[in-house]
Amino acid sequence: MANIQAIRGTKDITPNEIHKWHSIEQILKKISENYGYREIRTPVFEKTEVFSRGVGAGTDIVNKEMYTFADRSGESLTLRPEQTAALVRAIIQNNLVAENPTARLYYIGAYYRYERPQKGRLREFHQYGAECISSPYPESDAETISLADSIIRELGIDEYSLKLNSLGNESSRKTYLEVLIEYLHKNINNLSEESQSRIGINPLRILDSKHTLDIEIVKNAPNILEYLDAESQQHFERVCKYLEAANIKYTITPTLVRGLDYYSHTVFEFQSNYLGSQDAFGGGGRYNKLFSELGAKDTPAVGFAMGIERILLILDVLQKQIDSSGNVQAVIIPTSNNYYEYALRIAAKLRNDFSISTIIDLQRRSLKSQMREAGKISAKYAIIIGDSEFESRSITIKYLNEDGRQIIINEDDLKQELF
RNA sequence: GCGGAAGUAGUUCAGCAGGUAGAGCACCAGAUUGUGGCUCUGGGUGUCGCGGGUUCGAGUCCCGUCUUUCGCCCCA
Repeated sequence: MANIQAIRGTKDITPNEIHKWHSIEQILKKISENYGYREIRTPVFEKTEVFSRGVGAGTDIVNKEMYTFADRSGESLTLRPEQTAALVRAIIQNNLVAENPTARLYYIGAYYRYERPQKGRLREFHQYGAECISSPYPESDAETISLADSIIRELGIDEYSLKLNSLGNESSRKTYLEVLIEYLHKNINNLSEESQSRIGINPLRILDSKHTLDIEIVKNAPNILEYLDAESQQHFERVCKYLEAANIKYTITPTLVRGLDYYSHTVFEFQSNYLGSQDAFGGGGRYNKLFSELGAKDTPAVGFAMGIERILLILDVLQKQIDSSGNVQAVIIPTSNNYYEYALRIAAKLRNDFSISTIIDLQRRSLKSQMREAGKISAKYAIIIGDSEFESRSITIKYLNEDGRQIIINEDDLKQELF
């Protein structure tokens, strides 16, 4: 019988790697708060309609990637495949834009998509994201991109590209779609099979295809940026200006479209060469229609998300060493099983009175082995309890540095200064 | 969901004309009975992913399955 394994596409985060997560989370929290963003947490599951209406019924995420199930009452629930739609639901429900017109929010959590796993693509994965709610102005687009950029730099990722595009507002996108569809129909015989069938469903996505046939056709396809109306164009120009002012490099990429229906105006993606096929480690854009899609009054918003596992992959390639020093300071070493009672009392004293993280060997090993262990985990002190110490109610403190100095001290004379 | 590759010790990997497994690192124990890091000695810690088939005999060949991985799709 084989051992039980974790679900396909899921991973354990073991104590050996948890420090990487901690330090990333710390950076995310710090930079977010520097920008005035506050954390929000929502449930991992929602009514299915939050996502089917929010993310969009025509998207792959909704059509083939959601973990959807009926609960015992028969209600259709879904494990969140992304945060934005659920976050908007929470904002509406808690009326978070009532107190202050601008809500700046960030989140870190686990998300679920039923996809074929690959490097950097898991069924349970973790995202950080930030959303700026209630400003229709390009300043807020620039603010969120700038926040993302600050985080990436703080993480130590200096080699990446930021792709930027505008999908325009509803009316300019509609105009463009008509022109695009006409063009694609004209060249339908030269498109890949997949793209041929996609014309009617989601023609914008063809622009993003990696198929060689499609790439040829897309080269000469009408450029979405040329179809922006005055309002959309002005918005996009301002965003670009602000980014330049913030010294953030970007590449305008008219073929950048995103797989979620709720985007309009600005869309962007952060890409790295170190990720192989899954080269985007962050992305987002403006979603002015999402609130009304979920039944609230129109509220403009912009935001982005980053994949934490993908960031870890990049940091691994860059060999960014994240400090992993263990936190055990003292190892108590009794040389006889009879001294454990005394040893435990000393341990309690160290932990409670002096706040020193302390362990006692639980394998009843030899003094030599226990000393080895203490050295291996880089403990600062070895507390030895041998025959003479036990009899005189004292302990030997050996300082595990280079000179290895050691002192014998009575239990009652233990002082904070010794550590 | 589609196509290709792989799965051997904690880990990185070797093994193959089919004869029940090996190396480095890690780990454990010891170096004349109370002291870590360096060194030396000793120890293999494994249901060779799982199930079935062929065979006297399978890690090695065949089939299935699970998982990982590369590409597609999609996205973080």
